[in-house]
Amino acid sequence: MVSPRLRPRKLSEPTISRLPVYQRIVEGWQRRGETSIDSRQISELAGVTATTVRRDLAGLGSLGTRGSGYEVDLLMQRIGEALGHDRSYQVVVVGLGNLGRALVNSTNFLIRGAQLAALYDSDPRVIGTEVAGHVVHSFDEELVPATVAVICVPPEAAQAVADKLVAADVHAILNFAPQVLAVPLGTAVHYVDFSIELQILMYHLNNGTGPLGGGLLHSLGIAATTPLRTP
Amino acid sequence: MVSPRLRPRKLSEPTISRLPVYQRIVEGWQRRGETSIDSRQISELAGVTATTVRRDLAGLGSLGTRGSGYEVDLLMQRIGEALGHDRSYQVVVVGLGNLGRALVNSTNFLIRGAQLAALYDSDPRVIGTEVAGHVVHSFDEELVPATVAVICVPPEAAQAVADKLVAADVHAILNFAPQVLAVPLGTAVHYVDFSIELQILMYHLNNGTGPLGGGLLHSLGIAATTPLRTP
DNA sequence: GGATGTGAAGTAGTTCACAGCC
DNA sequence: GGCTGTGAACTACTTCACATCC
Repeated sequence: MVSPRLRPRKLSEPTISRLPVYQRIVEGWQRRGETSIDSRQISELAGVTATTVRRDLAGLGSLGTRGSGYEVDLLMQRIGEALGHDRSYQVVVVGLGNLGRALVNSTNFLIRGAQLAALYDSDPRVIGTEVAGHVVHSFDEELVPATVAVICVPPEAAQAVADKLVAADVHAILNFAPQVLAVPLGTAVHYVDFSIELQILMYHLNNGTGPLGGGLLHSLGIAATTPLRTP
Repeated sequence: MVSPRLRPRKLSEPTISRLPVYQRIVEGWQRRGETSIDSRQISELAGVTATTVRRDLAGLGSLGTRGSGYEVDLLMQRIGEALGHDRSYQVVVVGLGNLGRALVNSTNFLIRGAQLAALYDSDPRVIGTEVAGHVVHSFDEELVPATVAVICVPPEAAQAVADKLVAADVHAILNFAPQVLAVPLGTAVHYVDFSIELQILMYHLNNGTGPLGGGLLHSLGIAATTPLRTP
């Protein structure tokens, strides 16, 4: 049972995955000093139809102005709220090889509200060094409390890492290791797999026609988890 | 005569994005010496229903055996064929910061058929060094012919890189820079955005109910990887 | 005029239920 | 018995078309 939060009525999965894209577009507009944007402009940059943009945004409440579009500042704020950027999250990263470093150093990875709580690795040569201003701790230490953990270790180590995270009461995991994780009910795992995008791209190359006509953008993600019932 | 059977009929977008997941699962089974697998087993690991797995696989032709499931070797081969792993691709990577290095060093990024044709960077300190056994060239040089280009440069440099790639007749781009690219019709761009998965995960955390019931696996997008450690 | 927001229609994808084969 | 493959039912998402409001 969830406490009835007023604002966002349930958004569809495709909508949720498009909101971050819209937000990035609007952010760019904002940085260039634009004060408003309309659904067609967003749609062209996002590679979706204008109707889809309007429907997605309508789900956040009535925030457009008929005749003139959406106010950039308001849009940024509302999308941020819908995505939960107004809350704060403690993020831990496990594994600081190239990928972990790339993520931690990326200006783009940590959205507003997300704070790096700790970095962990198991390589003695890495432990104790600083990455992006944070000292890397041994994964053998007791873990700090965290909202989300990001796993960037080799696949054969991923399950053990997940087990320890679950034991430390982490309920959301973003897994970059190409390894299926077994976790108890109540823990959300999202998988990120670089090679999948490459494979999809190649499928379309081979099969000529595809959803790549040439639009501007195409992002994807998606996929839902099985709604398992509790025994 | 034997029917050529090369043309799997058009697969749906969701199916295409699930095939690489199935393949990874089956590969694991294969490595453990299993000889067959059934749709329920795949479905539990992939976090989808068994019916969905059967429908997806049925699209590749009739390759299961009623009563006993799918033969692991055959399944690997057919999924690989459907995804075009039996062809060969020349891949170039532009930008060898942490992310570019992570990709190139990953055992998992380059699927069968994909060959690293060249690495490019614009940093004089990086040009001439070796990464994963390949010398890094200056992006000012003439580009080698390539099927796919992977962009791992900072967002402000991404458009210029894309322009040069397009001029060099590259028609498929995998863009890791958080930057919308303008490309001519006929060029496919796929975007990979780390922060999007994180944001989706957080949305579900905030909104209690979501597709994170907890099951085994799920959600996919992109990426993956691993082994790290620069020499 | 010009854009949003939304019922209604259309399309794509998933799940059910079972026939067919091992 | 068990498990695949698939028509039929269902659900979700997208697109159309237009009433609505600035």
